[in-house]
Amino acid sequence: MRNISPLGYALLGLLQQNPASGYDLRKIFASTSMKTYSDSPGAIYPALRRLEKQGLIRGTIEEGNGLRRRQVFHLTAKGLGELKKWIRLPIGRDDLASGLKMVMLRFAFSERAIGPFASLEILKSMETALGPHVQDLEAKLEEIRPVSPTSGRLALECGIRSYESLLQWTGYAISIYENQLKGGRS
Amino acid sequence: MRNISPLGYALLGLLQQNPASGYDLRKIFASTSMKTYSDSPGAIYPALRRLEKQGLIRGTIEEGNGLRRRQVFHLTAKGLGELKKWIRLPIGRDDLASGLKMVMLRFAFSERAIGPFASLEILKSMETALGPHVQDLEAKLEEIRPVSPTSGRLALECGIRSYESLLQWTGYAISIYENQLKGGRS
DNA sequence: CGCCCCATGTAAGACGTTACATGATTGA
DNA sequence: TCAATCATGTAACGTCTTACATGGGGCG
Repeated sequence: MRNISPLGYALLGLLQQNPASGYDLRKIFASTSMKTYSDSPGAIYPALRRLEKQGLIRGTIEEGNGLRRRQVFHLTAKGLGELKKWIRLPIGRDDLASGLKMVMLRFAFSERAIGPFASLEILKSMETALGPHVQDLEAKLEEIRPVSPTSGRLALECGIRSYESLLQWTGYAISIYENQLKGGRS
Repeated sequence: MRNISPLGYALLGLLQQNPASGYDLRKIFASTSMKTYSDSPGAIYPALRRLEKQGLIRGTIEEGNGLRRRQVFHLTAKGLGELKKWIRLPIGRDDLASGLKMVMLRFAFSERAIGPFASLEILKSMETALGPHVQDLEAKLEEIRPVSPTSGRLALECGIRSYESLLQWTGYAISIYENQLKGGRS
């Protein structure tokens, strides 16, 4: 079986939350800050058909409602399995370096798809991966300091700061989940 | 004339700093935190040839040094013009939403390619674009708070925090440039 | 009737990934 | 001589972007 594109995972996650048509999904992408995963029909409809061909989602044509034919997709058991498997992948250094988008997407979907314990797991593995990563970047900063122009150095500092802020966020998010899981519901 | 891919701009920026061969560029990508712009020969060599076909770079074969033939590329005047034009593009909201990578790349190259005033310009336009963007995200947070699971809300909060940290960084970077430009050199 | 929104799609083209191929040189 | 490194490339494949096509329905 072929693998699933980033857009494919975004679609799986959204369909796990609610069955929806291609048009609905497009609107969700366009309205929320998920435009990054493409909001064009030329990407979404083919992606949906790929997922259907892989047996991860199934579309049922909904007609007779007066409107034009509309195909509503929902996750299959296999699709839910793939989604869970993807969410539970361990988080390594490369996941941090290659943009946080996919990691955050996994985290965002984790609670509904698996449960709060899975969300907590993701946060903890992010936290442990972040420390060494920040240290590496700081070493690189010292390395380029003599040879790089100010703007190059500042750009790297910007990256370091953003990972530090991410680290703070993980701490905050972990404490929220631990309170929620230990104590009562909010 | 066709437009230039992200990888193309990364190559132009690196070649403006120093002439280099495809192999050199690959090593730079692999060693620094620029792996995001692909480190595979199947991407770099075709990209270089596209740039050459557009007249933005020119490669000179360097032979007789004992090693195997090596093609060293350098920027043409036209290439430098394109690079400057790209760096000077105004920064809008979409640039922030669609990942900071390209913006930071433009900033990192700005000082060598144009000068510190251009770097300062970029920082200032980032600063003015960031305020409204953060406010938008905060509005969206209030909107989804009742309907979204904790993990979805936290993911959005993470994005907001990262933009806030970016805003702090712009202030810091602006002050550095202003000192450098007003006062003496560091 | 004309226009805009719903809802789905297709076709062409550009780009990157993966994997493989090639050949020359250096060092063990 | 064998392996590793230097240095360049190619071919297949998948995916996204852009732009266009289609047709029903509501509305002025």
